[in-house]
Amino acid sequence: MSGMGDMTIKDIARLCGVGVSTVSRAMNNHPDISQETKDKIMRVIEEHNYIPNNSARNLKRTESNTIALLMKGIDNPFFQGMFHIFEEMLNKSNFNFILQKVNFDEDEISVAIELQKEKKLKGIIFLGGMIREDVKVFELLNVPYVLCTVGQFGSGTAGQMNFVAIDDVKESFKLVDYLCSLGHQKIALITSSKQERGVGSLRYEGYRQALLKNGIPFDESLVYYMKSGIAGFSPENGYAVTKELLESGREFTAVFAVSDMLAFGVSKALLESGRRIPGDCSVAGFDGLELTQFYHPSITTIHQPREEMAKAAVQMLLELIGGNECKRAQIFEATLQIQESTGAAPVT
Amino acid sequence: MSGMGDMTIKDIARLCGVGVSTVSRAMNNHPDISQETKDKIMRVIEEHNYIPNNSARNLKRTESNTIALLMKGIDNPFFQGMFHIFEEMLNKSNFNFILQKVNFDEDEISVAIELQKEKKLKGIIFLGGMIREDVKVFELLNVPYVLCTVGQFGSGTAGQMNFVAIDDVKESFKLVDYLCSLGHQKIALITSSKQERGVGSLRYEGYRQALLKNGIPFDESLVYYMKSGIAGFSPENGYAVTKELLESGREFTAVFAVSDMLAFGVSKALLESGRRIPGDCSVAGFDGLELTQFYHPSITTIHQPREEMAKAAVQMLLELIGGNECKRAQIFEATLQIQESTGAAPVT
DNA sequence: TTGTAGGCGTTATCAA
DNA sequence: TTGATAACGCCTACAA
Repeated sequence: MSGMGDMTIKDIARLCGVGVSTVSRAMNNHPDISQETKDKIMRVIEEHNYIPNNSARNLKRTESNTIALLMKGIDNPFFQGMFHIFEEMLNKSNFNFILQKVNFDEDEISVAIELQKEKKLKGIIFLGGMIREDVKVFELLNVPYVLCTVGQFGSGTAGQMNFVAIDDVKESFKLVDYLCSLGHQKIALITSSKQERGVGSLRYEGYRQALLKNGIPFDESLVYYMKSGIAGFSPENGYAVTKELLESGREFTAVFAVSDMLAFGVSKALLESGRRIPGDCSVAGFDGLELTQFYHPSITTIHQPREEMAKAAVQMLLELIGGNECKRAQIFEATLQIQESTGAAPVT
Repeated sequence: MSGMGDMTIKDIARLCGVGVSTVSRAMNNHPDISQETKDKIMRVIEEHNYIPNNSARNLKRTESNTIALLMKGIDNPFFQGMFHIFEEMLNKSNFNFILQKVNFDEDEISVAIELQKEKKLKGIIFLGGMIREDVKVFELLNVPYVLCTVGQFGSGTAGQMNFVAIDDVKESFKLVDYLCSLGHQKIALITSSKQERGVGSLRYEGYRQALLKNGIPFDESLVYYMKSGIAGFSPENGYAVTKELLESGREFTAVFAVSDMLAFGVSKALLESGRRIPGDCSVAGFDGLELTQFYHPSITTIHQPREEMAKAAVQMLLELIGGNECKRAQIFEATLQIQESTGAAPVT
């Protein structure tokens, strides 16, 4: 509890018999210092475990080479594989990379401004979360930024922002259209509650459009919403909802859950009830998590090119930082990943 | 890109026609200020979207009420469910909570000291990672800290540290002993490479002890190590290793993978090969991820009481901060969670 | 109740 | 090649 972590640059200077600026020069690899004094100083620093105070540094510094990743939903498994991409790319470009989590009840813009002032950021990547009603507030940021898989675009605001995303409506359509092509007519949907504007409602829309295109009447009684007492987009939730679906006695030959995690729970509930997948009922998820391949049966899903999206986000940000205007919006094509969980609708 | 995020407290003071200290008082809810001036100031702050600079604040501040969670392995699914526990408990206790990721090649102690100086931390929780050879370096920290599920204890150092963990050897023993009780004699093990000192080697040790106790000769050819080209403790790795195991033609009636994620891959490889689980082969994992319940078959595992461990870590830290010495080491009991993937060894 | 001034630990500018 | 010294933006005695 004591320690001597309260050393300052002055202490080091005194210990070395030099001025503080010389110590600073040594630490920051300035050229105008003799190798001899530098060595001596570094040795003393080492011996005394001196670590400079970042608050003071950041305060004084006029700029840094730090890029921040602001992440809403730190425990979203969809984001897992993206970390190391951000990290590797930014390190390769000689940027520091800091991760800042944003709570769901927090305003990411405020967090961004605060952090940008504190760390003199060079750029910001927003990951997850939702776009705000008023796009204007983004103008308060005075560093380049990119939105990566941030929800709810399209309502005219899209053109004004730099972002990387997929077209949720279209991809959802693609998946449901595929289910229809297998002969499914009664496709249950599990999505987020109606009020929430987010991927849930977009994928819902794709579902509706696919039914329409295939001439299948929309049946609201086949639309199920995640339960609010349970974590959203979780296998627990998918399981609970599917139990309810099964108990309702409604007929269905396929279930589309708007996330892979949900789909795991859906599958378990179906298999437990004695149904075979896809023999009796097909199941499909959304996101393309690696884990879908290891479920048994492996689960058909829409695979978002996460790595490429992460790369594109970094790339876009670096170009913006470099002063190059670049494509402002980048919509990625996701791929229908057909696996074992979907098959022809059972004949009745 | 312009924005006016470069406002300072002086600007606000000037705009309001007051001194900077008055602005400071308004922002920090000091009592010695008239409601009238306070309102005016807050309005101006609001209007101009002024956000104070944290570096300056931290620099000046002599203490904060911030607790940091230093996390090694940010994408470890085992840690997912622990976040909100930390968050809720710390917020309830009126502490700020910041998350700091630590890279695998970074020294968590250095990161801790740096952060502690920068933010004037009140306490630190280390999550994941390994204890360093020299416990001495911890003395450089001058704030209370707790280690939570940090690997490799027992070698005499344990008594000196505040930590929360499980006894990996014992729990692993428990699981393998259970497999033996089902009649399994040829139990394959999938663990981390021999050099790595971590949970892998501890659980390996438990495996050996259980075989010994049950009078089963240890067969090194049944011990498999994760492949180094693939992410560790991942389903991909479990899958690849199991493929190799299958191709080797060796006989086995059960597989113990030292993490649940591995076990998913193991199961998939077995099922794909036409084997039934647990009819032809039992499978067991380790950690107790919720997802094990939703696999089909659900996977027998050792369930670590993650929530309770997180709570205990916070509790311990709060007591240390409060000045109360408390139990220095808290080893939690994990539970053998028997699910569908394990059954009697097949008769030959 | 309010304003002035000094200092938190750095870095950068300027002389020496 | 070095060493004083003035900022950086904020908080907090202290004085008014």
